[in-house]
Amino acid sequence: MDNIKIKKRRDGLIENAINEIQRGVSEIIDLEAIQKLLKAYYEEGKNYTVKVGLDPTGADLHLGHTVLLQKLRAFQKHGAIVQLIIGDFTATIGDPTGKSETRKVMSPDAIAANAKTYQEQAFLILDRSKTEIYYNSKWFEKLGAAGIVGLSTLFSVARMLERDDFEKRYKSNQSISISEFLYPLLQGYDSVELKNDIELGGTDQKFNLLMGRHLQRSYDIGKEQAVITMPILEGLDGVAKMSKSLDNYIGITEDANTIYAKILSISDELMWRYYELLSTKSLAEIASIQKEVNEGSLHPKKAKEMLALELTQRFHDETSAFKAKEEFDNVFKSNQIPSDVEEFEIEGVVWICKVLVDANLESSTSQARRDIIQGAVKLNQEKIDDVQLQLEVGEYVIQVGKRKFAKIKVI
RNA sequence: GGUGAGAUACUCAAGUGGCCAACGAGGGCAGACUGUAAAUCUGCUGGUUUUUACCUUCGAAGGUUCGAAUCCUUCUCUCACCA
Repeated sequence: MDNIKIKKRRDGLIENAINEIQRGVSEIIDLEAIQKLLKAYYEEGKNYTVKVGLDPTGADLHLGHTVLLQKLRAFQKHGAIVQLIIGDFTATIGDPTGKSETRKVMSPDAIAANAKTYQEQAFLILDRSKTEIYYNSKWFEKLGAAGIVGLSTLFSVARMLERDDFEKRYKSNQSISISEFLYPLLQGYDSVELKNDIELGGTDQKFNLLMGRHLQRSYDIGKEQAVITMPILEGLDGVAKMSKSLDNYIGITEDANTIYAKILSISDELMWRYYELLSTKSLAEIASIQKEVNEGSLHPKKAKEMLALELTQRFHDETSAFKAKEEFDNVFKSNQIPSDVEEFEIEGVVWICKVLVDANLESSTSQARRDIIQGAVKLNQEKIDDVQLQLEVGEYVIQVGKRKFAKIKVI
């Protein structure tokens, strides 16, 4: 009798875990294998490993990275040990994924520095006690030239060229270096060394992830990793993928006000995407919010506020999230001045355009001049139109556009 | 190794002796409208308090010319065709 109860409870847990794992993923290859791993964990307490390679080319993490990290966190809740690979060796080659041109290589120092900040930030989400960190130079240095040649016999050029980005570049006569062919092989070889059960990555990594599966089979290590791909999160513009270089990102170490404000600036359409991929609300809950918005009983802005509060809270805390909301409402609804405006002291009577540049509100006096002419500059809440204006001794609040402020003290 | 084509601002891309700080598109910034949304419309988009002016910029360095992004020479890099 008791045994049956326990079994039922356990089955529920497993089902739960599987649902949580499947949420928001783009594709799962070998779901069955994952089910078996979860079952083994819940029935026999056996752990399993999930490998993820991190990109040591960019240091600061943004919300796009958290899609992957949150999935890893979910795995950790269900018995997974996460194997974080720092591709210090592979980074010297540069991942060709999605690139339309040959990628430049990185210096070891830069890689080490990036890997360090990456870890610090990743542990804001990941459970450190269930995470192992590996540097792949450890085994590649041992592998040597003979090993790499051996590795490269396991995959054909024709199959390599099946890959989308390679095919495009090949057909349009752009250069592909041999080292770029090596990259997926090396990344896949990490899986041979680690003997991991699952590998996680973005959809753009699918080819590389499958390579790991292929190589585990070729090296006959007794298992083939399951592969899970996660969708790539769009950036603030709603089109391109979130990335620092496109400046359409929300960094997880940014302050509460910034995170909140950035989320509120996304389009309504994009909001649902963020809900799906970033919120921890259940899919049913999200669907009901969406229904209310469609029916008109909930203002889309309210829905966006909820999302912004949730995400701001995740990287800060409840109080600062609500403060950020208050601040935002003050500044943009009631046209008040933000509370944490930067202050500058300037000596002597100065030309307004120079002040704008000195206060980092404008990049050049020419730009400042243009903005004044266009009516984008306010002095103490009053629009100004005189490019030649001189600031006398006193205190001023200057605003450029909607969101750039500074306090100026002329002495 | 041989032959040919090309390198223009954040990106793509016009311009082949003066009318070029350089058409156009995208992006970005700003204004109007809003919910700091989105969409739309409009303006701006090298620098400089001489702002109907001046200075620097069309891969790099030289040269021709009253005058060069545009012509010549050398160099660097990219691509194509042949081997």
